[in-house]
Amino acid sequence: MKATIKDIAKEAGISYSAVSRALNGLKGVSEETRERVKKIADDLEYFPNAVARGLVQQKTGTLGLIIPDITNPFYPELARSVEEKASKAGYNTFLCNTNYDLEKEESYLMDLIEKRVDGIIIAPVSSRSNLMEERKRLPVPCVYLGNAPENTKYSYVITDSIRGGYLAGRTLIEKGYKTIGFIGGTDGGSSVDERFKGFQDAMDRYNIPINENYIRLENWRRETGYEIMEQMINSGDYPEAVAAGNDFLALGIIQKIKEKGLKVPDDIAVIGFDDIPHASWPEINLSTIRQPKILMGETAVDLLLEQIKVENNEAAGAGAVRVILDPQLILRGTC
Amino acid sequence: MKATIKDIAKEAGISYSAVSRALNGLKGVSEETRERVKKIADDLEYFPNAVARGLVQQKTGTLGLIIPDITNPFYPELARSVEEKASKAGYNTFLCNTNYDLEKEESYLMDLIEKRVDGIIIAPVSSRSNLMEERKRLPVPCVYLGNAPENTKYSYVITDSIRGGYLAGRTLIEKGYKTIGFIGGTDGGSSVDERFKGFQDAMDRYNIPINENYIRLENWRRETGYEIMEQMINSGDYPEAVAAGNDFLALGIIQKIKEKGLKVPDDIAVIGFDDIPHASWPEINLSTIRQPKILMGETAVDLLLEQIKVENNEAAGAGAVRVILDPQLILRGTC
DNA sequence: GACATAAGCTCAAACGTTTGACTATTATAA
DNA sequence: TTATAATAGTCAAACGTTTGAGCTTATGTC
Repeated sequence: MKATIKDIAKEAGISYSAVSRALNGLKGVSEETRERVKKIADDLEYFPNAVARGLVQQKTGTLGLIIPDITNPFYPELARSVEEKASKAGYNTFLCNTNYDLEKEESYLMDLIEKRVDGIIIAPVSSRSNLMEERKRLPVPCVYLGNAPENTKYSYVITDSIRGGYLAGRTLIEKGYKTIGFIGGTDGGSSVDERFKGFQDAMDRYNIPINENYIRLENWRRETGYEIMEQMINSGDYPEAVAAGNDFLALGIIQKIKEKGLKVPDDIAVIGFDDIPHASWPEINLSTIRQPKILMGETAVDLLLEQIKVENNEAAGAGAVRVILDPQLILRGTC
Repeated sequence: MKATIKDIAKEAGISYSAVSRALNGLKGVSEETRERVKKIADDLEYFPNAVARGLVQQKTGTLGLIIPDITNPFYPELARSVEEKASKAGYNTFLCNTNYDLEKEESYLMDLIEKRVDGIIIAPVSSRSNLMEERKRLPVPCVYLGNAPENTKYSYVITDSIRGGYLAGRTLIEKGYKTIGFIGGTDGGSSVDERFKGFQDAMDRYNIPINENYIRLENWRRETGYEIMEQMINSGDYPEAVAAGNDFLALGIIQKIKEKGLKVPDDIAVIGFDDIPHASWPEINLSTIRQPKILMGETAVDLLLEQIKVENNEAAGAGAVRVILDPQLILRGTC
């Protein structure tokens, strides 16, 4: 962390503003000086200080991305897509993993704001993460990804979860399963998750009764699926098919079913949600509802960059943009 | 991005240095003033500017972590462990994904330095990433994680790959397989990877001949395992068992074996390396060589924080520290 | 009543850049 | 030749903090 622009200036015998212009390719210096300056910078092993630059330019060239679970393969896919798109636009991405911890989510959000990232994409732990909603307005462009509070004032890009849940439910019904369960996460208390809502719609539509014993709304972790399935099977009362709130849960569910010596889909059929990469592996071969992950990530970045432009008065403000993408049914071997 | 410390000072009718002290819990202000200042800060929705603070304090409270593949579950595990440990020490972590692209690795490294992170942990694409070695010395503490150039001057924490490769080879030999292949990544040309070296050692030791047709050193991607296995099986000449350079490769290999209608381990046995979470799932049930991922991540952070202290003259410099952890054989169903 | 001490402040420099305004020199055009 | 414009530079303010030094006032000590 040694050499600064002033050291170069001294060495070159010119003012440090000239050095700045030389290094940044601005006009106002002769080609000759520019080369000389570059040479000196090289010799001195100069690294520009982005902190100082950020201070004067009032921007950092950095985006923040907050996700709840880096070990759920859905999120790395999302993260990669965001990161690559942002990278092409000249932004670095700060990836923050909250472990489904709302406090951590809030704390990361504050950190990112304090670090003055130019924008934040947040895949919230729960659409009830109202930390952003309670405040008047965060002093930085934000967009939700994958999940968003109902009446948010921020832009978001999500997959139509009601539709997805419906698709999952309908598929199981059409396959002829008579007793169907749902194991998913919940959004924190009052409102249940939309995937479940869509599932319910399908059940209603086809007049399939819902057995409360087969409905479990807890969280989104793989282990939870594993544990819930254990309880269900042990109780001796379990459904012919179950829709899982996400693939990770589904994998836990299937693992337990197999451990119990039962067969998928013959004894219990399963359908997931997300279409994580593993779902297509032959050992897994999970039927699921696909979320267009790459498109989601890229769209979120587009939306965010657009808002950043507005913030900088480089574009007209369009207000919050809501993008709802279509999920896709992927039929494989588990139902 | 509105209110600054000066706005608060004006509102409170005191100097802005007093405000700074009040907000940071330093002495030099009365409790009464402190409360008043906090109240005003709240009303003004003040967010401290970490960029400005970073400039004067010459530190950012941020670490950088560079990994080659966020979709290989090994790295998210590593990343989580690093992030959590760093978080406890009051640091945020910048996670950068290079996609096995050396140029991207270099570019991220520069970005992190320019952004003045307080330290960098790098899990290099290849131990031949000499970008750090060529330069005199990077102006920031660095430690390698998981992989490191042979004679590096930086600290590192790795798993004993030679030992791991040996374990993998020996295991297959002891299980009685007569023809054994190795499919792994390579480090870029001249030096082959240590995992392979360990494997070779085992073959030598037990006098098992190595058939060049069964040795393929390309890269670390799942798809590569898939493709190589396809070629091997199609050629009609394939080994009884194969050691994979990592689990991700192994999963691709197994997928292809099954697609070809062959059985694991009856027709071809497989052993992996890393012990990613999936390896233990019953559908996969992969035998493998475990790397102590959590310990690795945490140790890397420890080493880095130690170096940061040295940098700040808060501790005596101990020079580069080399930590080599033991791998562990995990026998499951694929061999 | 004098004097040290402490509390509660203010002042201004510093961090390393970028950038608008200005100056001096040189080249070009009329 | 003179006016005009372009080029190559300098100067200093600004970004939002932290922090050491200094100043004033009140408090306690003997």
